[in-house]
Amino acid sequence: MELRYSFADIEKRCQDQWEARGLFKASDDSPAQRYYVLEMFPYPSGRIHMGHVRNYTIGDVVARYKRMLGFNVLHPMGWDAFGLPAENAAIKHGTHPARWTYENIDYMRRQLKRLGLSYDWSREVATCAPEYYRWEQFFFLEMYERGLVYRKKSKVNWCEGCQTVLANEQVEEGGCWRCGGQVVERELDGWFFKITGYAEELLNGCGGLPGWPEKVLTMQRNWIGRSEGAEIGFRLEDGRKEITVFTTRPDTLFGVTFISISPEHPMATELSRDTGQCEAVSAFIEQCSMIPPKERRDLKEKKGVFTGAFAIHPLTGRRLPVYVANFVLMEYGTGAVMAVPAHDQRDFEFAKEYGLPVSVVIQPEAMPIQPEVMDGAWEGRGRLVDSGPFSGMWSEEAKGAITRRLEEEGIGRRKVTYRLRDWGISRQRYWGAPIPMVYCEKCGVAPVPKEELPVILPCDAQIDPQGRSPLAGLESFYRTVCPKCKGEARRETDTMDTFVESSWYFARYACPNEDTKPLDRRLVDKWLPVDQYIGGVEHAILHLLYSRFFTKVLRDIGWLSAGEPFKNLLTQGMVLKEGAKMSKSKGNVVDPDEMIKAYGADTVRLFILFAAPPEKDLEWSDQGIEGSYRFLQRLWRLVTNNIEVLKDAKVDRRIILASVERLPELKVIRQKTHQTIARVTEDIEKRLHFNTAISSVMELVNECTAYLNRFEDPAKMDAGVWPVMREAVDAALLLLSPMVPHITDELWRLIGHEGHICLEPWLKADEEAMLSETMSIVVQVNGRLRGEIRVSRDAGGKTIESEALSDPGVKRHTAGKDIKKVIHVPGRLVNFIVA
RNA sequence: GCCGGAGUGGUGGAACUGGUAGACGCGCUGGACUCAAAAUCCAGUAAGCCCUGCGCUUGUGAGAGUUCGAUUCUCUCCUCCGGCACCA
Repeated sequence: MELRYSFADIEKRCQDQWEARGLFKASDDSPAQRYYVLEMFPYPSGRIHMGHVRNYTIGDVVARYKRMLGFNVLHPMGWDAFGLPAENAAIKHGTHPARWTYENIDYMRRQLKRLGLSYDWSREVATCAPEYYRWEQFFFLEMYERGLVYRKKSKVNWCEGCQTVLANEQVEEGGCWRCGGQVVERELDGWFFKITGYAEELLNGCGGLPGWPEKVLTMQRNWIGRSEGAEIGFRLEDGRKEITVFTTRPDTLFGVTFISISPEHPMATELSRDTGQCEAVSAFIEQCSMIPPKERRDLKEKKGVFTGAFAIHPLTGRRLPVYVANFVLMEYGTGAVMAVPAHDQRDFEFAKEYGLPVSVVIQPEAMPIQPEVMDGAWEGRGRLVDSGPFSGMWSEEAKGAITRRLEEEGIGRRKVTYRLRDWGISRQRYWGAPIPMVYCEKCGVAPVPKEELPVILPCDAQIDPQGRSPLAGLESFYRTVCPKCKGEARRETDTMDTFVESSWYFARYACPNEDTKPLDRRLVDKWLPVDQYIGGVEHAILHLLYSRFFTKVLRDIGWLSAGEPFKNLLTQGMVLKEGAKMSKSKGNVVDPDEMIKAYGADTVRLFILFAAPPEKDLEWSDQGIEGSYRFLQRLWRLVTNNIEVLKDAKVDRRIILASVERLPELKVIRQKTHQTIARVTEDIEKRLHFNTAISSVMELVNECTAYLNRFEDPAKMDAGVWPVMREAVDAALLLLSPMVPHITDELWRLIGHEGHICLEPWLKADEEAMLSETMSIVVQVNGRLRGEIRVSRDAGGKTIESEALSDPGVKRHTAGKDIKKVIHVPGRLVNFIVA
């Protein structure tokens, strides 16, 4: 009787049993070594997409594999549930964001369960739940107490589409990271996290993350953008004030011929007062401010205007005209630079444009440069000239020497500057965690007392179709009393950036139900850091940098010990269709539900793991998934067509060894079995390359099938076949079980085992079984392949070489020629060099 | 411009520290089974060459180099992808 592979029934049954038996619960007390595998939790947008399927399947294989190795595995899932799409849906469909979000969560949770993912669902968190964001508000207050949160009015990135502020990290190519909409500048009050206070540690920490892709580390390093240099004060001619500049090239100090300041520099207008340049300066500043930030970045032309003021060179006393220049950024350094046209390309271009002097102070070793014939700045190293007492020094050496001199004279100091800026977290939106602050006329800004947390996000707010913050207009929310004077006060109506929630959720999974404090340190320290984190590379800076920052803050406050949240990071590639990212507008979306319905979750998982290594982009292929389905059916038939004999076969080492002695073909199969165990283990353990792991199991299954197909009548087969086959099949099932958990679970039972395959220990290859008596040696003549010989494993060099020489192909090419040299790589090849 | 990563058959992708290039899958071709088809099974499948055979030549983006031997190491260049970009 044929047993059909009815994946739908099998998968449903397995999933129900796993859940009923609580197989994937992580134990807080188990003495077994712990392993924490985590995938980036999804935003509950409505449905799971193929990117999620890929992400979560990869994580699931790791989780299941580690469990079989005996680890106590934590593999949780949750929802990044605050965010703008919920509000947009509310406007469009009239459903409340909360309802929309929770309905999506319910739907997506069912989708994930249908994939057979081995999560500990008892630890599920949703960040929009007060039980979660309450502790986020708590952290906010603790950070406030420590000066890590502050409020300031500043120029911010305002997204017209989302009607809210964005952090610097959230602006991509001048547009919004989420909606791609235009980003404009606005002057706004907002709360900031002092991430710059951790710049140095975040940067240094990159060196201690060998388990992260180099690419991500480089991106973070670039984003933090550390530069070492000096701050130098240039006194103005009239002696009243000073302009402070930042430079990374104090060695070029003697080559300064003018000073450039940003149009936004507070002294810009002031300097031009009473100089006759006042109007020109104001006009220029006005002109610069008109250009939107998006266009400003493309503008390469250097423009500026003389302020009429002069500064005095601190060491030479030279008069230096002060210019307002469009390329000087107020946000970086001090907003003012000392211009050294000979040794800075931008200053060079500016100097040429406005006829300012170029004075060379660094001479490159190769050929001397002269200002008159230069067509660009010399930015390399060299020897100092015309630099007073420092002349003759190497530029590298002069950096320190000149800085020390400035420090002695009290004119300047060593200074490290970062590109990284503080993280603005205020969002003028409804669907987010309220910022627990109160404004009082009398007392000013006051934190909400911790005992009063959470500040609940009210559910009766009216969502404004214009996209304005509903909380600002909701009196029942914002009217409150001042915690200090008990007088009338107003609540903060901005909510927190949703990246705040995702910056610590991985810690909350350790103690998701803790309701007296944010984290249970004992449990958090048991589980953190995450051993393997998996997600898209699009968060290389955003989420991953914020999480690292938060971890360090929580460590310093005393909530956990880990210095870094994620020990190993895998950034998985995208799922493409026809070479492009799947999107509704392109109409190339493949729906996971449909695929599961048509082929089953195992086939979908198998294809997605097989089609490409995880870090590379994956091209979806309808024929490819057919191929995966065919393989599973072949596996199914291999077991079910021989079910009775396989069931009766004993996997007994002595019986197997006896069979193998008698039938050499079986020895090959047994050898293959153990080679496959070794190969799969290595592929998963060392590189998480499931594609090659799967292909080697395919080879094993193919070999078994091919062997059995050779017999027309199975009854005629030697009984010794079955123990060896049984060993091979058991191995194939065990090795595949983390990847295709349902079919292997079913076959495991059918073949006569008790219990679930995922509870079985991982296999260890038998080294001895992997060896064969003979080995094949490739023979080359002059580096070209001319033959192949089989020799006994313990054959000596002489025997192999004479054997190789007698190979007909080799003979043909060596006949009548002198052998000049023999290269013999033991176990691999022999190469004869002939004249 | 700077910093990463990648270029391998018709196609997705293999090749561990330099040692048989193209594993495995898809597609395609032929055959078996079938009245026929699907499914399945078997065989073949880098290109070119006299296909006379298990024969020869070329071939991992292009060009050079190191080596007995290079997809792998070095240099130059080209293309694509990603990141940063007037950061002083």
